[in-house]
Amino acid sequence: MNEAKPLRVETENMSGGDIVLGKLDDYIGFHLRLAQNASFRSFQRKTGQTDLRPGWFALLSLIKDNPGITPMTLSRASGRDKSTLTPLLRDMIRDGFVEKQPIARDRRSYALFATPEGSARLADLARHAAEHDRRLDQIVGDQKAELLNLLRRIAAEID
Amino acid sequence: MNEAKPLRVETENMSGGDIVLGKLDDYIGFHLRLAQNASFRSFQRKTGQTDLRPGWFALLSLIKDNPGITPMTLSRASGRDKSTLTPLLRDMIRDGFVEKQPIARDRRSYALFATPEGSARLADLARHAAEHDRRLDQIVGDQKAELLNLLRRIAAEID
DNA sequence: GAAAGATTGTTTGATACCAAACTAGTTTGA
DNA sequence: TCAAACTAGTTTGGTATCAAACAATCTTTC
Repeated sequence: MNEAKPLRVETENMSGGDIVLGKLDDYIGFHLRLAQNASFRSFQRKTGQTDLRPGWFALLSLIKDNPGITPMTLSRASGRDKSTLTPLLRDMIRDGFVEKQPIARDRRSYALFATPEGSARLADLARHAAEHDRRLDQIVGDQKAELLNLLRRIAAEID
Repeated sequence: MNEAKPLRVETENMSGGDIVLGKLDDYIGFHLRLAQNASFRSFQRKTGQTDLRPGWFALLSLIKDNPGITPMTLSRASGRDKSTLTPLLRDMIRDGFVEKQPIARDRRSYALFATPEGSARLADLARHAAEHDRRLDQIVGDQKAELLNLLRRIAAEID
């Protein structure tokens, strides 16, 4: 147990002492959230200038690399629920970054393609994304492979 | 570059082939999001039964371990923006899990305490949280220390 | 001791996300 | 062949999160 050496951060509370993180400090889930949040916020700030929303990056990138992909497949590839994609795709189509085409053999679905405009903006955003991830690479140093492996395993195996 | 061996997942797109993740697959940020999302969803499902919302766990835990903590300090300790806390604390107080007391020397702020009720529910939720994190521990195995270290560094150093 | 600046908490307006229920098509199996 | 089961996408309702702008209150500085 960690009762012997209570873990603290440097912020202070009103009783004058430091903050006790307690059990929380041993929780992978807690630190996963902190890291992801910090990383996402940073990414958002870095890409705030462009007219492509940060949330669009992964989607547009996947559409570009997989022309004709359907929303359902995109949902699985991007790890987001299909219902999350609906409004995002609507806006990306409205703004002319993505086009949809009907699929003959399945009239429920449709195929997605990046427009030239979309590809251009993606390149823009990709520069910022690469910069951001380079920063992450610096932080993790030579442990990147292990980290990616662990993150992939968590995403795949947690239920 | 990863052009030599395009990385794929087992889902299929309409053109018949597998999904190409492309550059995305090398991005720490992307996998961080996937892992965090999967983990959070799982935690949410596991704690869905209790009448304490999953988002309350870290906060209540911190309040319990740091009696008299203020919202601002709580914000820093939990890694959430102060404006995120406002409605959460309001609800936790309304539901009787947390109490607030005025602070004499600073009338802008207030001190937070877990009620006995709150402590009891926290114990409940902590059981589920521990179970969930045990699952994460299993997945990462003996690399837990490195993982926590990397996540802490990311949270601390990214800007 | 008062004006200027900093900090605390709240409000408001966005984005991101999920899950359940629904609609409209497609597939299966008796 | 056609009803039942399944699947794709949308809608609706809920949580979580930030950032900017604001009011109230402290703190600093001259």
